[in-house]
Amino acid sequence: MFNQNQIEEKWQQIWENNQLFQQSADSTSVKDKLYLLFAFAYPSGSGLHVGHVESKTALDILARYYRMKGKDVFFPVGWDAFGLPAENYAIKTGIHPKVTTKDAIITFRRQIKRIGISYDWANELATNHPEYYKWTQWIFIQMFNKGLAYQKNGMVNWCPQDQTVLANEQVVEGRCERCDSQVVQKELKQWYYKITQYQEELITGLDQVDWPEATKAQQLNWIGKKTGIEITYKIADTDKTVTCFTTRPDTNFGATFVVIAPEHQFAKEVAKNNTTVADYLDAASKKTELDRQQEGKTKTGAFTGFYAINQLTNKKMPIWVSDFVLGGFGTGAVVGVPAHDVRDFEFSQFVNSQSDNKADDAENADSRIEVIRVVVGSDGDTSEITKVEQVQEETGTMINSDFLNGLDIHEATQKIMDYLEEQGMGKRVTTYRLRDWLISRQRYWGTPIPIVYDPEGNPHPVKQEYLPWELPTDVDFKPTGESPLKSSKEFIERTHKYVSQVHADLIAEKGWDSSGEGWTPEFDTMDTFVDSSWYFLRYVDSRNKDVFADVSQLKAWLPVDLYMIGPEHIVLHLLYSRFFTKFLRDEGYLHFDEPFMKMRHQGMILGPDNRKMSKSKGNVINPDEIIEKFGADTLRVYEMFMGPLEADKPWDIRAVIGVYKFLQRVYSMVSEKDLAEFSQQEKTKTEQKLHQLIAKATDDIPKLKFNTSIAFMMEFMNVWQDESKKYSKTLSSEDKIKFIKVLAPFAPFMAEELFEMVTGQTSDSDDYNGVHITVWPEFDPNKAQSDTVMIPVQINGKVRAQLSVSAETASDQQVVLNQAIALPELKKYLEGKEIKKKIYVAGKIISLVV
RNA sequence: GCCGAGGUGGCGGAAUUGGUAGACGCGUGGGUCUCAAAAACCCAUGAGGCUUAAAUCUCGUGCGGGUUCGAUUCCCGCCCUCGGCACCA
Repeated sequence: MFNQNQIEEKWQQIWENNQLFQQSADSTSVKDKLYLLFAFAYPSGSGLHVGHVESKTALDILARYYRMKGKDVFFPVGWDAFGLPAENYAIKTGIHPKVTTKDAIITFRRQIKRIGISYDWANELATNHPEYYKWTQWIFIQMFNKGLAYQKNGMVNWCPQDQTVLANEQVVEGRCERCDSQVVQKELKQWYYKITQYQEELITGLDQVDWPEATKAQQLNWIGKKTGIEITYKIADTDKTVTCFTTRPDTNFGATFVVIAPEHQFAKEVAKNNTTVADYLDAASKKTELDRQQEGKTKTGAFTGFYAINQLTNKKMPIWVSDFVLGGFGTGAVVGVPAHDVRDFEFSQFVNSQSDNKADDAENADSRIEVIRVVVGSDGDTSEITKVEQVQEETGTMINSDFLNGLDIHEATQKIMDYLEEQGMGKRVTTYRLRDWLISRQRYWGTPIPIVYDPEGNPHPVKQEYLPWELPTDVDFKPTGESPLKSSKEFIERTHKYVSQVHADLIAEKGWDSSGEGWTPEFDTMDTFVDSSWYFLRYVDSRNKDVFADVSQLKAWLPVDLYMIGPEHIVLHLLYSRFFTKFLRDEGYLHFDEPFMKMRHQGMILGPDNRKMSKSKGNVINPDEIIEKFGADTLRVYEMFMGPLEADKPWDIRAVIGVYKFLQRVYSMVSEKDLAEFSQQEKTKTEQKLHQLIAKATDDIPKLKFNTSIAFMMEFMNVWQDESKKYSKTLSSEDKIKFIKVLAPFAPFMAEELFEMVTGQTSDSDDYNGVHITVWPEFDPNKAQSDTVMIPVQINGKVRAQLSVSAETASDQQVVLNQAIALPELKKYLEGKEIKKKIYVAGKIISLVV
């Protein structure tokens, strides 16, 4: 028995005093770099949780392993320190976010050191530090100068609880991703980053990176590229046209109506003289997101009284207005093919039932919608389509479509697109679902947008010499629906002073007040996702005062080799960071296209009840308590042993104890001093297992398969212990050290303690070299192999015997097969039968067919 | 509906260029030690049949087929669970 906590504190101190892991960032000596990155952490008041421990430990194992393999490892740490939780806490308690954030960081730091994460603390950073956000602002200005940061008036997502706008990516099923409130639409002038500028490269760039396929698919899904065609139809009895976007022009012979969104220009024009349409537009504009959801898929609409002409059939297609068509997608107008689109069919049913009810209503008489089948599916059904189940969407062959008849729908799509383009009726187009990134937030605790407005309301970026454009401190951050920065006197005075110096010429020219009166700063702050979109660049040179990072440092370390981050960031941070990287590359600052070459997601650690941990469910495991009872090594090894890194796994306290006992056994076996060494003969079996372990760990660690490495360490311990008992002897110090080295990345404290003990060096001496800066052991294939091999023998696919052969004869097919057939236990299966087939897979299996 | 991931003992999981399914750990049962308990250690542990026992057989990786000497792994058709997107034309 020994005191785990005591040795852990001892080594934590020694590592820190010697700055063991902090010589990494100097670019001049880098030969074989490895940049390991852990997802930027938000320093929440509740401290480190067991999920953090899992992914940090995984990266730490890699960091320690690769250092032992001789790589130059860069493993930095920092804090995503701006954000809503600290501000909301401040609103409740009156304690400034700066204070709570600082306290939280101190707690995190202590906890991270306690679990032995070998971060390079020399480059630690926090996004709320002015020397950091100075460069967040600088990037904003570069974007502004290139027209990629711009202001736009429009409908935005507004969270009434958090009193701020949100990006599309932060709205999940109509709710705020942070506080789960129902999001409402508001018309506001806001700042956007033009991420759509890079939409095509955000797709193609995914081919360069080693990311989980599912993650790539999800990003592609979010970007939502679609190719189709815009078809322009003449509107009868006018000189106007309506342009519709469709991906299925093959069905155009069956197009019998047009629907436009309430926001469509033509709808607005019609509404001037048509009260039905005007009323409909009015009602639609008042609908909230919630109303729409409750309404479900029930169709509504109003007839405009106009008709579009389908050039293919010369049929008059009634033009309707309906809110199932979205103003923001495609052209805001859709051509309806009720026979081959479920929504169109539902709309036709709505229209026809309505006009049935008002048969004598002249206005609606000609607005009925015809359903024409133009595709026949695999069932061969060519009957009239009267039920929604008959609507054929995905596959089939064309009918009733003139020159398309008989073609597969996909061929027909290409042919009709060619035709429409030739005739000047349409144009192939590509659409994307991705929208520009709304970055304004009406909140206090964020990076100020470095813009001042002149008395005419024109924006002027703050000059670089005046950055950081600091966040004022004399602010009342209680939410009022307006930006809290408006309450700062200092901020406005600062702005006046600034413009009177910087814009003196303009002020004189315009005859404005020379004191700067009339100018205002931008009161909104930036979305915190802006802060985290480039932090991995700053890490490599985080104290630089002249540039966001020096070119030599960037060249030495980037791109990131492995990024460990939760799957919840796929459409937010991971997309935004890629966008920033491509922008800064185009500006000439970066030498690479993609920031994160390899990425893996950690799974979630669930409570013992198999549910997501949460305070309200009372199933939260506190890592501090586990460390207190069993030590940090146990916590680390247990979390790595739970299962595959990417899987969700429930906590099991009994299994923690199992790992604890394993480590206790390790300690007592390695520290055993009274036993003599095995003889050469006696140690064969243990040595064989030891070299198999080295091979296994060397193979598994780079693949992040830590659970199987640990399982094999346990197997090794079992063999060693059995053999030790059998002979009352044990392994040599030399062999013990090999095992300690394999253990070191997983249980760094215990390994260091045992290393000191076995080598006889002491940590007080100046030239002490710990296990973590030694060289990873080489495995010897000869020692890993045993002299005899057991080969299973199958008869008709069932294992009936085991054949023991020497390692040399195992490669001789003829000898092995003859020996196998001669096995006495196979007599009853083979006697009197002819062996039809003999198969031998060298060293693996013998298969006989009778 | 579309896209993606997955389904293996009582539990977490291992094994996939097709080659002994269930490594390792937990749990459970039995035992040693003890006045007793805990700890520690030892043995057993997928299900079922036959048997005093040994031996041995059958079934078994979500379901149904197929390819193969041999399938958790490959192919075809389904079912279920989880994650993402969704009135996106």
